[in-house]
Amino acid sequence: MSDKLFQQIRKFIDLSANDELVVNKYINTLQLNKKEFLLHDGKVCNDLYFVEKGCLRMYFINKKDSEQITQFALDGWWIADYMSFMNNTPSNYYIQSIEKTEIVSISSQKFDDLLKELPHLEKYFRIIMQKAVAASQHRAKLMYEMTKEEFYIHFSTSFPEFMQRVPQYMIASYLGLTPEYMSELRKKKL
Amino acid sequence: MSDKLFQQIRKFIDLSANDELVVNKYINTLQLNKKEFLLHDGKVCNDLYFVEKGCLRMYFINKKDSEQITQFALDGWWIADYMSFMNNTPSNYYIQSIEKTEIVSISSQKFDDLLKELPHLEKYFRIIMQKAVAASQHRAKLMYEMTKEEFYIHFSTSFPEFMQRVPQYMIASYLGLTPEYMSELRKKKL
DNA sequence: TCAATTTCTTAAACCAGTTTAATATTTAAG
DNA sequence: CTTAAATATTAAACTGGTTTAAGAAATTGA
Repeated sequence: MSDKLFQQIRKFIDLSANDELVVNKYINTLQLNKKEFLLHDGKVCNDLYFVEKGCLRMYFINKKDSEQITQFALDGWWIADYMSFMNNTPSNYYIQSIEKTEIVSISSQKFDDLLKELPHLEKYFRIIMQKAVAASQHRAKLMYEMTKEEFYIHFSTSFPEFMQRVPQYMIASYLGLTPEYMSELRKKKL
Repeated sequence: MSDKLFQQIRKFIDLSANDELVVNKYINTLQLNKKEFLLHDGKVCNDLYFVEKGCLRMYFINKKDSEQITQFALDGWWIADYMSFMNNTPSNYYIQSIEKTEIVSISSQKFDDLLKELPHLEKYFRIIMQKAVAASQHRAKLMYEMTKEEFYIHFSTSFPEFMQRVPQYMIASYLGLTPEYMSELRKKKL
């Protein structure tokens, strides 16, 4: 249920059995069917979400009325619209499950309360956020440096399983390609 | 000297006068002339940098042997190659001053020591990192959504002073434009 | 002050990737 | 099992932005 979360926390800080009980007071576990929404455009992103098992996507509706995916989240990953979460402002994003998914969520208020009750958890969240910044710096570098074809090749080489698991048009969206161009690149690659 | 840093910290947490003395034990203040380097490709990014006054840029050398800027840092901003900092691996980036700049730096080791001695500082750094993630999510959204022309207009409208302060070719680099195209857009805009 | 270097501008030829418009294949629902 | 809906493929016309190649203007250093 929240095994993966506690496992991950213990990679960075000590967490006693009693601490674990405290954390459980504040978090929520959820089972999602495919295509269930956690967040809608126009609503405040009031929770942080941790994926225990499954896959989420975060997307917005662009000017041409189509879905533009900016992020996926797999097992062990946190996901949220952090701007909305921190400023309590309406989000421009949707967060939706791509398949059956188990998550842990914690609301903004409970997050504050938890960190007051267990301040050493601040270190875990600081590290997680640092890793997220590192990952986004890395991704920005790739996007500046590579053509879209190169980025596709890099991505499909790095995450072959993911490529099978998620609809191709979603991967195209995430990579900033049209589905048509993606088909062309797939053909080329064989 | 580190006024801006302490000012910023106090926006998020309480920091006593004594705490401030402790922090001063761990940090380093530096004056940089224009074009001085803080980080070279191939070296480990062993410090976090905070800009008290001035402007830094972070860039890498791309496949065509030209400089690709991925980030600027102005007064009140932290900057580092976080992947290199956290993993103690050689960086692919340079960090350089664009003008005379005052910074505060803290090495990886001292960062750990400081947080052990003043654990409530973890909250400050967690918040700063969350804000950085929020900013990178926002920027990714803009880049997916806007043409380069639109992005240029958005940026020059949002940061008119910055546009005057920094060489145009650097802004072009950061926006992912060629200097030639940028000239064209500037002409169009008049 | 002058020469060297850097930065900015100009414009035509070029192209990575998109748009448009189907068609084919696969998946989901009843 | 059949139909509807969703996903993937195909290809030609199109375009936002780059490359190439100067020349002009501004800044820097001695």
